[in-house]
Amino acid sequence: MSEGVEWALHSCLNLAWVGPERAVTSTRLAEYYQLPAAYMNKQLQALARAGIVYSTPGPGGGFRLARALDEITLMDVVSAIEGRDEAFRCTEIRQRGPGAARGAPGDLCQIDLAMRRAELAWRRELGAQTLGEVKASVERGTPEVPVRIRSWFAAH
Amino acid sequence: MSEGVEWALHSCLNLAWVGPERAVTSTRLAEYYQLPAAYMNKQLQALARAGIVYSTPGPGGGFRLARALDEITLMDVVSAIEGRDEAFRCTEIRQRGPGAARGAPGDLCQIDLAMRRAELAWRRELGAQTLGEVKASVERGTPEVPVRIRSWFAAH
DNA sequence: GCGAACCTACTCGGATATGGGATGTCCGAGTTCTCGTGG
DNA sequence: CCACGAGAACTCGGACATCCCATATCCGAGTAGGTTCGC
Repeated sequence: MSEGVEWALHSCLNLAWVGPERAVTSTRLAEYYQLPAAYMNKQLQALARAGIVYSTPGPGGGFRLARALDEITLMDVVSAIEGRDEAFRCTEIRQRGPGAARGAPGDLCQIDLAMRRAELAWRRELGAQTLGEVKASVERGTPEVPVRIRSWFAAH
Repeated sequence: MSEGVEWALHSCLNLAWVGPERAVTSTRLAEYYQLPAAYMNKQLQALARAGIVYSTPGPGGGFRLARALDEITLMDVVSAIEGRDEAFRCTEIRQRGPGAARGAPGDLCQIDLAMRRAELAWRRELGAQTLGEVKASVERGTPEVPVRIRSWFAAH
């Protein structure tokens, strides 16, 4: 899985802690984790295309969350960065070669079905977890994080 | 996900239908789906390393299943081909940069935890499905498949 | 006829190329703020 | 003092390189079976 997913998830939390008043530039978000700024920008663009954040250009511009963290699931972010196609892609090799199983329209590839079942469980779990819940967990375990992040981004 | 997973899964079913008496070469298994033989061989090697199949060299050699299909889960095959490390790899970027969260040993990355939960659901589902069940589903939907495959591999 | 040694053909196994996508970088279009100027 | 316009700086957005892994290929080590030779 792409490394950008991790960056995007953390950045969404940071944007939430900073608050909706100020926009944060991709440069600042990257600096906070010592990551390449231009590449971080690329990930944020993907989030913007997916409607998770929205961007404002020019001085004082940057990125803001497009909706509350409770309305953003892990699935949303993963889809935005990784794309929407499934990990296991059935190429129907059973219909190639000499023993090609032709004809029967209702005859699905059972291997594909089984793999889809597993991937569906993954997606269901990702869709059930909102970033709001993750944020709450972090604040429960380390209460000083919100203030620290908010003040750091305010100072820069 | 690697394309080899699909090849490996289908090949395991084919090996089961051929039966344990005869060993099947990687060339034949590849020909059946019009796939590159050398690369198919590579996937079967991975299955052999994982103990799912075992190989015999020389004339009359090839691959056989190492155990019954009911004892082989989808997870086993996926692990053999793709490797055992998780798809989402937490690089702990939160501990980098100016706002590094130092100290607290019990303080885990909540994002990592959430992603692991989802991936665990995926692995659980893969581990619950055996290739024996998949084979049964195929035979229920298309009863002629076992005979066709068995005879094709017998003729070649 | 029978046994053994050799030889051939075949198969796996790992070392070796190649291509596409993830990773990383750069510059232009557009906007906002600031500063200067004129009324 | 205020309004306005030009300029500059800043930001995103997408186009352009680079690197690594999945894909694909090839050849050598080892083995089983057949063949031939000797007894």
